Amino acid sequence: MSIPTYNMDGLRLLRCICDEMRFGILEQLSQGEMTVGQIVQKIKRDQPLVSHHLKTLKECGIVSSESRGRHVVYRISSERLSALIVQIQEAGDEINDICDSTCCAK
Amino acid sequence: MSIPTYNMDGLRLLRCICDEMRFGILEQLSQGEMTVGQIVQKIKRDQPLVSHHLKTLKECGIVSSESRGRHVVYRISSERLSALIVQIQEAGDEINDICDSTCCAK
DNA sequence: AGTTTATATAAATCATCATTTATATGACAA
DNA sequence: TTGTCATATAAATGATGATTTATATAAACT
Repeated sequence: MSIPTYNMDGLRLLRCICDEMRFGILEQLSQGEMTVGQIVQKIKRDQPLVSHHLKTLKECGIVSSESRGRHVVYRISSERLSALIVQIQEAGDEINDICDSTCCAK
Repeated sequence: MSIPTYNMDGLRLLRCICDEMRFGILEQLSQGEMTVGQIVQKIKRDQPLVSHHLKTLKECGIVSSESRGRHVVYRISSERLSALIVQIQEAGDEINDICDSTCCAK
């Protein structure tokens, strides 16, 4: 495996957020901080799995957390990242429009 | 290929670009259109593999292509997408800074 | 037509990583 | 201190998807 010639940071960020659950979690958190329990309720997945993905997001520096009693509150660690989630959603929508009208109709 | 080609949303866009080669290709293309051969030279990977990933990007509507003689030129299909690649890089850099100083030192 | 160049495709293998299941930790309250 | 609630971790399984290898097409020459 050779040393890549492109920006490794962008790719690392992508790898971390390009998962269904993690992106779903970030969509929730882009609207404000939440406890683990609230996230579990909202996205209706098993708690251990949610915690597992939160750990991954945290290790990547994408979210940060804070203990409040027995609860743990998670939030996206910067405004830029929060905005990026929305920008990705918007870009997805735009592709949808492009594809409806022209190129990539199956 | 199991990356969906229709009903695009943020997650599907991510799935398509969160690959080392595909993100590398997009970084190249964010600076202007290129032929397959030029991309192969630049990123130093096998041609069939590059073509394979270009096909995936095209099916997702992220790039478009045009034949010119025996060459095929690829480009990113919208300004917004091109900008998004850069925004992802920048967000990655920012995380790097955050992590250097605080949380996620490995 | 046959040859070279540029690109695409397909099948098989291999690697990665999400999920499940089970259990552990840590905080608060009775 | 014991019980319960909230969250975390770890091992095993399973699914997905990237890469390799080999071959196919298509265009522009001779």
